[in-house]
Amino acid sequence: MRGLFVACTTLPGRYAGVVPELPEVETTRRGIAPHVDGHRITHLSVYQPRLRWPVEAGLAQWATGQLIHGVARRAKYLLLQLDKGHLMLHLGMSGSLRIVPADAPRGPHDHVDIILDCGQALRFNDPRRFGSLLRIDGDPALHPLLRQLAPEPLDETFDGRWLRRVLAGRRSAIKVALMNSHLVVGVGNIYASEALFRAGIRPGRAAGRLTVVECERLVAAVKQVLTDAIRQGGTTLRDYVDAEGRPGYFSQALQVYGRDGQPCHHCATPIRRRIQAQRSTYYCPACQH
DNA sequence: ATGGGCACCTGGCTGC
DNA sequence: TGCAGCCAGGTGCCCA
Repeated sequence: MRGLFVACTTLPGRYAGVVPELPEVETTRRGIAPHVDGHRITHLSVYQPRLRWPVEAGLAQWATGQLIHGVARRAKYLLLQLDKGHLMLHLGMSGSLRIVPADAPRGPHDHVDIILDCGQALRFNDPRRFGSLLRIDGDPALHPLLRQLAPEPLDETFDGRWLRRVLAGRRSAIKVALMNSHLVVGVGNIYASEALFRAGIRPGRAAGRLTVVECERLVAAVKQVLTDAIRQGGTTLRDYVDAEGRPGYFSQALQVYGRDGQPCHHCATPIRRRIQAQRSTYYCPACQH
């Protein structure tokens, strides 16, 4: 039996690669949860410990024998709730998780297998190894990587008022601020451009000079972009396959990302590309002010 | 406190 | 055809 692909997004052409943003991580969470909830970890195999941070030597022994009580998500981190703590997993820029038979042959870049008592394994693949696997002993919310994060973007506490307050006095470009996890969580490079387009705001505007109304529009756009992407199973730019094997189609909803030189879907003005904080930004010079 | 830049890594593409 | 070089991306960390 072929592995059950839970999440894998691939960008077209020169953007080939896997880019899990919040919708992809949430899609992964929903995909794996039914397969791991209530199962016991019989073994954890680390084939490549050199991820973003080295996988702790004692992790396998610690995890073995523990029951998985649930899968949560905070920002782009996945949290497997175990008896004695949590396993925190980040997909980085190219990571994916699959449910496979425990004895399925390993391919390149399969770095970790979490083997379950049902004979299946949760398999972590990550060509670029920007992902991570960490153990958390206490309250995950107090973990150094999580405690400074902004509210979840789909929570009610993330609203125009919050955004306006945290942006006050900031001189950095709004697009750069949007990708700062202390201010807004879950918006990566693709959705930052998309949200700003939907809100009609130029990516180069000073973050602290956005009006209340603009902050409200931007928050609404962030929520809409993320919600749409989750509904459609994550962005797929070529061969995303969800747990049921259906392709996802969010790429067709991308308005500006990767479209430099092509006509804006609204006004036909050519989409522009610029670099901000060493990252590509796409925008419509006519629709965004 | 804030912001800019770098590092980590690989596969795919470009251009010689 | 082969190969060197560039580029994409998330995000923690260092330094100004």
